[in-house]
Amino acid sequence: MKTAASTILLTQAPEFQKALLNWFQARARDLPWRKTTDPYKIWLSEVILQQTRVDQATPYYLRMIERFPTVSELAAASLDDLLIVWEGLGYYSRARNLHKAAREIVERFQGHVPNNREDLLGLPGIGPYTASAILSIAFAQPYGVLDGNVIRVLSRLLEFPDDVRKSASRNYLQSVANDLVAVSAPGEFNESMMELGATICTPKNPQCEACPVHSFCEGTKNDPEAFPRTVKKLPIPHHDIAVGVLCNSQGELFAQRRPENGLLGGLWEFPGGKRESGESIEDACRRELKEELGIDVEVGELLTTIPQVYSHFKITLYAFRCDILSGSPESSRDLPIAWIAADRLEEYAFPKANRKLIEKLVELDQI
DNA sequence: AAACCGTGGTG
DNA sequence: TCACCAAGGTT
Repeated sequence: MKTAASTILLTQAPEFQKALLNWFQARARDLPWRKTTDPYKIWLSEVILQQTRVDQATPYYLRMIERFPTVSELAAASLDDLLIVWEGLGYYSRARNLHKAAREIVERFQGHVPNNREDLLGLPGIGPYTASAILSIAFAQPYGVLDGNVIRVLSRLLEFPDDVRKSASRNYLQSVANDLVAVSAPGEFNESMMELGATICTPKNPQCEACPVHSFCEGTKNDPEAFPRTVKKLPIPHHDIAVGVLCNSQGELFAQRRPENGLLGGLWEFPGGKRESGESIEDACRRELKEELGIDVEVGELLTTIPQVYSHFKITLYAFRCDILSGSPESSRDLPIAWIAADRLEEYAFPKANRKLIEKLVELDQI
């Protein structure tokens, strides 16, 4: 069931596609993944670009294709090798799924990225967007992509009235994207829709006067920022996190590896945990190190505090230098642990807040 | 369906 | 400062 607005747009699809593609061919940014049609590199770029800006993604993409030029080389690497390259990019499940998928592709598809939707969707980390992006860009198949850019572009073109976060809205806009994609150049069309959203049809202050398809968008050019419509999100909770910095007689720092699933999965970190209500931050530090590692510690100097925002909560990290009073640290959850020399800390993947702590320790001449 | 999952840029 | 959000996927 199409709205009147989408019917009008689809009726003009050939003209719309031509205007957009002409603009794209003249104005497209020169991005590294646009220099290849290797399905592996297209896949890699799309995974890196999930919820990630081009400027942040680019150096990671270049490092990844240099370090892992083929599916086979990615599959042969260890997860820790991959996480070292991925460190700082966030959403670490992408790295874990990429790694799993590479091994599946080697085993089941002889190292070739699948060229059909069913097989692609069966691989971890590949959802509707990424499958359509790979199929259209690497294999010239006419699937429309629906990312944040396309949602914004289409919702403005159509004056789409509903909350675009609802699944019914997504389904509808996806069907419009599929109907609108240029069959003769599906990959280029999809890239041009996203390019338009990223450079012209931006969330704030869109450049409507420079838009190649503004004549198809008569209704929203006066108030484009009213779209896409969304409900307000609730403020996210805050937690205080106590962290213990343990240093042994050889100057090595104690760290442990997080479980492979969940938040920051597979990364290394300094021990500690959440302060409970009514508890002091020093008490939290003592309690967490006792619970996690079975040691009694004296909580010493507060070395630094580090704020960090995650996707659905925020923290303030309080790092204390600690001395062991009794016991020897062993993981109560059977996680890998290590005493790491200062000059080998870069061989382990740490979350951003922990990496900031390491930099602070260097600054304070503590390591 | 809605919560979970990082980090950094932007206004 | 702070809300928003970026080439989304999984559970």
